[in-house]
Amino acid sequence: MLRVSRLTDYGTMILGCLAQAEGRSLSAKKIAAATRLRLPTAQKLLKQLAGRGLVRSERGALGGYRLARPAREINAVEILEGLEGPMALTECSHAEGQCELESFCTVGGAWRQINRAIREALTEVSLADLRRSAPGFRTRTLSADLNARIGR
Amino acid sequence: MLRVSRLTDYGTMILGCLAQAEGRSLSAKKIAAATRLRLPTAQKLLKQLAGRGLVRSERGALGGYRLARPAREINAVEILEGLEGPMALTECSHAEGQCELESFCTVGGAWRQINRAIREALTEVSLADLRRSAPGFRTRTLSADLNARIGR
DNA sequence: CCATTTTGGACTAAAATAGTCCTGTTTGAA
DNA sequence: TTCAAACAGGACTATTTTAGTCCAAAATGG
Repeated sequence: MLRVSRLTDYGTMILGCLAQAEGRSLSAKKIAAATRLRLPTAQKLLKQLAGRGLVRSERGALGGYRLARPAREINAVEILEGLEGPMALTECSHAEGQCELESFCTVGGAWRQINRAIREALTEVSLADLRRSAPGFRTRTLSADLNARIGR
Repeated sequence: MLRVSRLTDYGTMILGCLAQAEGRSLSAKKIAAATRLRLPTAQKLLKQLAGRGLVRSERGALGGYRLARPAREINAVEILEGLEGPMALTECSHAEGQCELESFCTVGGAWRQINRAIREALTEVSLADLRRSAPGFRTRTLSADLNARIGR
């Protein structure tokens, strides 16, 4: 349903938590407590985020995690892709030539373009924005721009 | 990964096929042949699309399916939701008050807003657009608008 | 009456997701 | 030196979702 997995949602909560710490290091335990996630889950996600370079880890007794970069410099696409791999609306929307139905598929290109449009839009949303924007957003539309994109 | 299920992709192919038929009725068999989908799969999807009111069915020997409305009047959100239910980026992005983590979740609202933005953009894309736009799209960005939305 | 077609549902198989746990390594401090 | 806290890496299981198939029943035109 055009959705993000639960773990990705959790991962974003963790990043939000680290953003709030503003550069200070937090242990997995503290992060789990702050986000109300269970420890093993938080650990798993933190390892993954560290592997993708979104957070930096320090080992040892006083170890922990902190954001690799300021929250303003981490965008939603990095988060999504860091947590769930390459972003693609459909299986064949990221590359050509693999889908056996491709030559009969009259809509593949459109998914690909919609995917790119969403991706570009999300690139502009930073972790800092994600945290700030919880309460009140303005309600305008992306639609004018998507129309332009779609050639109308 | 912010993706649409394979069946939804197939369903869109089917709708594209019916759009091409321009109001003429096609049997599930013919649709399966035209799209290269296997018959049971096409049947299942057609039933679902009929149930959601996106296509109209006629039973009996000369029965078949046709679009319930012109391709221009069917939009991408209807298609997505018709095939996979309510569109929600995260489990709690469509409604408040169900997620036990909600009160600790500092990013939920943002997902909700991003979801709404994408949804509104997709509302403006019709089935006709989806079919036309396969080859060449223009490359501009949705980002200015998303920025506005996010309060920047 | 018969062939064709949709309807509605059940059912199975396969894949993705979520969640847990274990063993090893690093590091600061007693 | 030893110990406890903490990360690293991976294996593993359970659950849920998705995909795919099939069947019996009800229409309908010829």
